[in-house]
Amino acid sequence: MPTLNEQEVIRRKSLDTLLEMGINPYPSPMYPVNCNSAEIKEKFPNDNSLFQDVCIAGRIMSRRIMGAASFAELQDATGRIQLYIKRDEIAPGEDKSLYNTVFKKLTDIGDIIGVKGYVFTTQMGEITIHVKEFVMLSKSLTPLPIVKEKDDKVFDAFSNPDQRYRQRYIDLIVNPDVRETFVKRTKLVNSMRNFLNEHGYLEVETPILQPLYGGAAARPFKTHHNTLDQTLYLRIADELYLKRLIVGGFDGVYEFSKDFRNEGMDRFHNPEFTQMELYVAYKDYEWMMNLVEEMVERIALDVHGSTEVKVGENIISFKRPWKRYTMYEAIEHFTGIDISQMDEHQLVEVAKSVGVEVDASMGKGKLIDEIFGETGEKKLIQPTFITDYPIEMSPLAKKHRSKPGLVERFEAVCNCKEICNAFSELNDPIDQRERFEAQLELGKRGDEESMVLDEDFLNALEVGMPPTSGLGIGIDRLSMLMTDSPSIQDVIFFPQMRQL
RNA sequence: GUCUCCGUAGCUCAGUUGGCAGAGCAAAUGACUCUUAAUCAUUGGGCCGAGAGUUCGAAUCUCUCCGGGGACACCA
Repeated sequence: MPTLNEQEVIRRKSLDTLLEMGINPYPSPMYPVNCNSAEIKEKFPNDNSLFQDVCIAGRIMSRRIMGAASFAELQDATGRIQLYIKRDEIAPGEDKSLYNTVFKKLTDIGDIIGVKGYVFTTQMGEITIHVKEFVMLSKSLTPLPIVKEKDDKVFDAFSNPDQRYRQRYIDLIVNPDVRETFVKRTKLVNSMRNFLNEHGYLEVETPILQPLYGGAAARPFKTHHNTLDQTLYLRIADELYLKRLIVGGFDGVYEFSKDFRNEGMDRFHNPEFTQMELYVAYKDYEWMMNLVEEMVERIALDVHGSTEVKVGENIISFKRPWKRYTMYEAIEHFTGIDISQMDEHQLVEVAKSVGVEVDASMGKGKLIDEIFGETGEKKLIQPTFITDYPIEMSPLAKKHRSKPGLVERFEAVCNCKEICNAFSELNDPIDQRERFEAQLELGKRGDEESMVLDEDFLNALEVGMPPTSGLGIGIDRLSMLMTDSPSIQDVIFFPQMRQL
């Protein structure tokens, strides 16, 4: 227990005084709340006869005491509403201690109270609850940061990121925008889930603890199961399990999955993050592009009521159709250089000229990918599909139907960041085995993110997987866009922090 | 991992060439029966992130460490 500061000592004394007065600061019985602050503010102006017998509960966020009458602000899950508390109303008899002592002395900002009364409008025009009864529901022992606001100017904002993320409960209490961001995130997920369900796809769950990790190129977290005495990995993707379900006969499955990657952390990466992966049988990547456009446009409408969303300095339009470039076209569009016929030597020269640090291990595919990363991706603000990636970078994607050396893959890029990744899934088991073996070679050369060979997954492909289109879409990244959040920490309630 | 900026009261922040530790809000005491960043008066509140060094003297300068932000690297 750390030593208490002055204010914490005073609050504990208030707690003791309440107990001495026979008042339980943490009562058990349910409190008969019958409305909330947003409902009152919405409906009362239209009909002043409503809310003449309200019972409402919440946290005290400010107090303005004027002798025998006081105003306070009560915050519940829907917002804030002003309270008017008059001494002779809440303590009509001789004993005024409920007002003079319990309310004025022993009640603090941060306490959770319940009030009963009626709603009226003050002379200043503020919708207010005239309190006739009030009761302590939970005494707060720690002073809250006091954030004040006037004319849209915020004073003393609780803004230290370290404290905000480590004590998100305080952040949520005092910063209403934070609550709003997370409500939007949930709306986004609901919208996506509804969309997928309406299309008849089945939401499923697959293992998080996996004996082999796969489906992406990343370093995993490693753990151990005691009874089995076996190493297990936290999943880096659920791709290989969902494809097994397609083999098993489902024709559309999806999962919202927490994935875990043991890699660097920054504004765009948290070690655990959420993806939605979707696999649909008998479709290809062209079909999937249309679905992504439709789904994301719908999400923007559900979250914002508009296809236009302000992100940083830009207005981003999610309205269909989005621009589509092949990777070669995108590079040519942004640099004027046509690399489609170039050999490795020529690509090295182009890469150097656009500022890519080239090293000997880079193959053609890696060079092309780096050139695009350096020239195209940084310029794509509006949602744009980039299609037809080099085969070396895409060991789970099907070879392109007509373009040698490429695969049928696309990413959607928006605000200079990848928001989804999809392909016509490789279902040729012979080809897939060769690709895995190429990955093993990379691993032997020291690539810590190369894929491991999953014999059971290959067996599933040998049993036979229908032609299938697959999609992975980053929920955190999409949430950042839809909520105009500059950091992934703003869309994850409890982002990973170094232990103190 | 590298570079860079930051860490002072419960919160937000000042702090001069190195010279007694400051403000606003919050808190305490008092006044005030329609206030709203309420107001007025009075008061208390600090391991200046931690440790070492330089110095007569360190919040301030130097080094190490801890925590955080940003950028880069990594993350197909």
